[in-house]
Order: sequence, then C-alpha cells, then structure tokens
Amino acid sequence: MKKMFEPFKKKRYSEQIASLIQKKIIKEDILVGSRLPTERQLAEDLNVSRAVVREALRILDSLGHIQIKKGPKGGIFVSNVYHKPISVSLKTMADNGQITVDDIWDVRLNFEPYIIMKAAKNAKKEDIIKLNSLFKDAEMHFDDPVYLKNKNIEFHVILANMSGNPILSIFTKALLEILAEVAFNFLDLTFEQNLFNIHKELAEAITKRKTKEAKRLFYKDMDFLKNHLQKSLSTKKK
Amino acid sequence: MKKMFEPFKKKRYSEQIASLIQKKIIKEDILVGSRLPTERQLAEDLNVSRAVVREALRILDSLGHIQIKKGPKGGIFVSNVYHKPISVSLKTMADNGQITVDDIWDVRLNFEPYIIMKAAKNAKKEDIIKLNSLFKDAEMHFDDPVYLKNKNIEFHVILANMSGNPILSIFTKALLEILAEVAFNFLDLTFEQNLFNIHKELAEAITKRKTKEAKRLFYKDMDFLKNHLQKSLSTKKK
DNA sequence: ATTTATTATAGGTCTGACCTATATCACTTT
DNA sequence: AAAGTGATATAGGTCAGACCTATAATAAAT
Repeated sequence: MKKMFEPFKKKRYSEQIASLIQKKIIKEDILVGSRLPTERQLAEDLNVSRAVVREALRILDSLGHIQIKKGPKGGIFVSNVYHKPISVSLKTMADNGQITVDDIWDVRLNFEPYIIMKAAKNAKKEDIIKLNSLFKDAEMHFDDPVYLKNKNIEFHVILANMSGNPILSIFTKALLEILAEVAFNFLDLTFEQNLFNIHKELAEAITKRKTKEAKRLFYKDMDFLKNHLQKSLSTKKK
Repeated sequence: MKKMFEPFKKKRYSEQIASLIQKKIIKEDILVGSRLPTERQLAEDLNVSRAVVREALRILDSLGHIQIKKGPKGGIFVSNVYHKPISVSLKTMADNGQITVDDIWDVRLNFEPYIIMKAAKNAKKEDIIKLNSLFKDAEMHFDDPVYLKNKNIEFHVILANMSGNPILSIFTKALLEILAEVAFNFLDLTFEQNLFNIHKELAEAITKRKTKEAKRLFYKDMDFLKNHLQKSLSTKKK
C-alpha cells in the first residue's frame, strides 16, 4: 500500500564521526596540514570507544581526508583532496579493465569544451594572474620534463576551476590524474614543450574571451595528445 | 653506502584484508549478492582480531564494495557500487554549501544529452527488455510514490549504462543520487506519475533511435523537474 | 488468520590491556 | 666534531572478551 515515509538511514557512530570530521575539514574549521587529536583524545572528546574512532579513521583515510603517522610527532594529519575518492574509484576500475583510455577520452571530449566555454565567459583577473604565473614557472624549468608535465596537467585544472562549477572541477581533476597514471606514465621533453605552447595559445584565446578559437585550440590540444599517445603505445612492447 | 633495500610500505592488517577481499570481489571469486562470513568467522579464518576485520569492513564499505545488514539472515553482502565514494564526496560538499543544485543541474544538462545520444546509438535488445521490465514494475505500483520515484531514478541509470561508457555511468549515478537526496527528498505521486510518462516517451524515442526526438524529450524531462523543484522550494519555509 | 511475544543471530559498542614503530635526547665511540 | 648506540616517551596497531541492540523467524495468543 501507499507508504507515508521512506525508512530512514540508521548510521553507525563511526560513520557519523567520519562525516562530522569530514565536514569540519571541508568547512576549513580544521585546516589541511594540521593535526587532529590523538585517537585516545578523540575517543574521550566524542565520548565513544577508541574502536569506533579507529573505524571512523579508516573511512576518512580511504576517502583521502587524512594521513596517519606513527610515533611521537606522528598522529592524524588532515590532507584533503576532494577528487581523490573519484580517482581511486576510477583507478580500481581501470586496473580491473572495466574502463579504458578511450572511455576517459570520450568523457573529456564531452565536457571540457563546456569548461572552456564557461572559463572564457567567467575569466577573472585573478585567474589570468594564476595562468601567467603558471606559464612563468613552467618557462623557468623548460628543460625539465617532470616539471613541465605537471604544469601541463595543472593548466587544465586551472581551467576547470575557472568554470565556476566545483563538480566539473573535481571530475576533471580525477580524469586527468587517472589519465596521467594509466596512459602518460612516461616522459618526453619535446612533447611536453609543444603541449605547453598550445596551452599558452589556448589561454590567450580564453582570456580574450574568444570562445570559438579557444574550443578550436582545445581540440588541437586533444588531437596532439592522442597522436602522441598512440605513437607511444605502438612502440611499447606488448 | 648503497642501499640494498628500499623501505617497504607497511600496511595495517585492516588495509591488507580490505584489498584482499576487494580483489576477490573484482575477480568475481566472490559474487555480487553473495554473503561473506560473519565478522567473528572472518576474524577466526584470517587469524586476526574482530576489531581489525571491522576496520577492513569500514574501508570496503566506503569504497562501495559491501553492504551490511544486522540480525539473523543479515551479514556482510557483496555489492560492488563503484560510484559510492563519488556520491559521498558530492553529498558532503553539498551539505556544506560548496556545490549547489544548480551546479548539479549544470553538469547533467551538459552530459546527459550525450548519454541519450549514445544510448540511442547503442540500444541493444537486452537494454530494451530492461526498460520494459522497469516500466512494467512501475505500472504495477503506480500509486506508490516511493516506488515510482525510485523507478524514475533507475530509468536514468539504465540510460547511463546504455551509453557504454562506465565513467558516464558512475558519474550519472552519483549525480542522481545526490540530487534525489538534496533536492527531491519529498514525495508527490502525481509528479512522479507525470515524470514516468515522459520517461516512457523518451524510452520509445531512444529504442527507435530517434536521437533528436530523444534529446527534445530529455530537455522536457529536465524542464519538468526544474519547474517542480522551484515550486516546491518556494513553498518551503526559509 | 492476524497480531503479539519470544528468541536466536549477527552486527555495534565498550573496556582495558599489551605490541610496535619512531622521534628525541642522552651517551658513548671513533 | 661526527657518527653510531641505546634509552625513553609517544601515538598508532592489535588483541581478548564482554555486553548492547536491531531484526528475522518462530511460537503463542487472540
């Protein structure tokens, strides 16, 4: 018959505590890098057993919100990265052959143009400063493939942040991270340098709000990546 | 002196056990839907304390690999839900005002048309069977708002699965779940019935591979939802 | 036949003990 | 002075065993 209520979700103490702490981290009541009380202290403060606290810590750990070190000067350190759980999920699926590089590509091609468009619309002064400072940093290490690779990834992260939609941001970050791990786990200086140059062009189009031009350059960027990826995959031993 | 060994990463028993079980689930040595031994039995089998087993279970739970029920006929059930960590992340952000319903809307509007398009392209016989069985179930409970609401959500999940891209699937699942929780946590039979009828139309367009018509109906679906959402929000006390 | 106690099950929580890795400091040794 | 050695305190890691609580199934009562 007609139900008047849906059953409400009962929660374990460990889950409640985990989301309690998670919220404090997200609200920045607890800052990234700072240290939580010891397990024993948390148990006393929260008036639960240490076992419950530890279960909560396992949850927070697996969500990427904390990092734990043993011994004196050790403890529970806040290290929040919103997109990490997504990366972990995707990584597990990739390891298991449930998703392919093409799937990631598919998704990026579907929503990064939208990000570019929004970024071009919303571009603020501080965003442009961020981009310029990124480029300056990169040019100062123009012969360091590791550094350059990271900056090339960071570029897309900044664009995602500029979209103004945090969901797009974290999805993009996760996709880039997993892509770097499963597909671009190699280094090629010339490649990164060329990529960097495309990014500079793309940034200029965005800051000048030339949306069409920006989209064109994004596809150029992606094509360039894809070509390089296919080349490097074909030279790999099976 | 040259180091002969690098320090190896020590892992808690709980982590080792969690990935042990995770692997078995992924390899399908343990099937989804089946039941793991009881906590006490696992502790005995693995020769660790029950506390360790429970911490492992918290990890597996937060990764969406298991579901736990109390009491007799209860226990630890395998339920690979890859999108769970994403839902949890988004939920937390929503609770803390870091993302809004509009953000979720923005993302859905951006990539569900793509899903619809791919679904219309890829629609297989078994997909159509699934859709029809969904509709049949829903029509058998056409006066139950809870049941209907769940089926209306499930409809979009099936479409996402039909896209053939698991990433789109899990992203969509997470978005729908969070949307249902933060925005549609109320019940309205007539609304759900109307929504259902749109879904039926949409499904027909998709199975007949009428992509344009399908997209049009999707936007109708979204408009309908948005209207209802705004109405219900405006009648809520601030 | 339906409702209401009863009971067994399996997860949930608590207590308090002991183990173990590690940063620090004091003390040698070279 | 530098480097190795050892003691110590810290804080997480593990364990054992007890008791609490929700729930499905069964039996008893209506």
